[in-house]
Amino acid sequence: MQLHKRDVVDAATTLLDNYGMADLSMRRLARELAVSPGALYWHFANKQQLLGAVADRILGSIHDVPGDWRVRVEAICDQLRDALLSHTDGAELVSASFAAGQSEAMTQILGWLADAAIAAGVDTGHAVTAGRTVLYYVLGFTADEQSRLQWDAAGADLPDEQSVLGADPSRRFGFGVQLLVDGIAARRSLPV
Amino acid sequence: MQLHKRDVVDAATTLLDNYGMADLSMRRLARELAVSPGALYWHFANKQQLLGAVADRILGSIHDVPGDWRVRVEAICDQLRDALLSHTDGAELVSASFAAGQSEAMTQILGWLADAAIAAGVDTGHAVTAGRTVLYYVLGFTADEQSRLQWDAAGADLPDEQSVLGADPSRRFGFGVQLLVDGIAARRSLPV
DNA sequence: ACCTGAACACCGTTCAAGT
DNA sequence: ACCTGAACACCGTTCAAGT
Repeated sequence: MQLHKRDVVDAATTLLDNYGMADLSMRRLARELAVSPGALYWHFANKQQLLGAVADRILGSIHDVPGDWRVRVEAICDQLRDALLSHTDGAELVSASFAAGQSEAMTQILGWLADAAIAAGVDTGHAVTAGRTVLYYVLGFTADEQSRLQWDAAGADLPDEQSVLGADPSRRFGFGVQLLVDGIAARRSLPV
Repeated sequence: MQLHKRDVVDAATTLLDNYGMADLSMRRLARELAVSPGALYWHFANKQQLLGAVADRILGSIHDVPGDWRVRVEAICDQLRDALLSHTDGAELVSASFAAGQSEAMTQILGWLADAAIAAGVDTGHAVTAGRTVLYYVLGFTADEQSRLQWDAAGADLPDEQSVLGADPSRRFGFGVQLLVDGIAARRSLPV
């Protein structure tokens, strides 16, 4: 039967979850779908575009919430981190797709964050930069967290840094989010 | 004559500057040095380690400065951005090396930023997170800026966004740095 | 419209064997 | 100690030709 974009993204996500980014190749994916590698290029212009579609799938359930701008920023950050952590190499894949401008979902999320920054009082010329700053943090922090998690899961048992102090990733993540929220609050332009 | 680590890093940097990351392969590098690909593996364990050495070369001239913690953070951010922008795909390469934990220079810079955060009054358990937050921003912002710059230089002439408002990368960069500095200032723990 | 088969031009890494 | 040669096991992408 026919191959649909949906099937390809499904198979790619499964491959990612089970084997990680290194094994998410066009050839491997084609083999899994029992088609020739060339078949994928009928549905996607190139690998980047396909990865963008996987990123959008990973981010599919993230939504903006009503309320105070601080609550909105915190909610978006938490949802984003959770979504990334629930797929092998999720942060790495979404980072790459965002950098390549291939994820519509990330563009939408950036819009929400810029919106929240405006609600906070940041001037429109800087709101997108504020939003990007938040995204760079969530992607960077989570990619780092995830690579350590996956290393540990692979039975590495590395010495847990200075233990105690730097513990609890969720709390450390929250600290960074608060730093950014306070920074946004401080960058509000004075009322005219 | 003999191949030294220095020669390899030199050639790799030249290759990067002239053709970008996509062409910085072990095989291409070996060809440029007129040795067999296997020869590189006598001097470097793998490609990641070699890229880490290139990253350290790119970041070689960055230094900490004396003075107020705000000045230190700003100076480090500016130096880092300048260093990244002065090599083709510099931000992408250093990002990858930092994520892989292969750049000693980045580890040192992170130390300086964490130090500055402590000087600002952030408690020691969160200082490294504060430092990482700054680094994620500089790397993310500069990678984005650089990819646009290189696209433009390749004769793309894309519509300049909403013009005027979002212009001047240096000013936008400074806005984000100030956001982070203010965020750090706000996260100082109350004196005991 | 959708896919195959085969090719093109590459990769990173390993390792016996040479000097 | 340092490097070659050759192999192993792959890549992403294109495109004539088929149905």
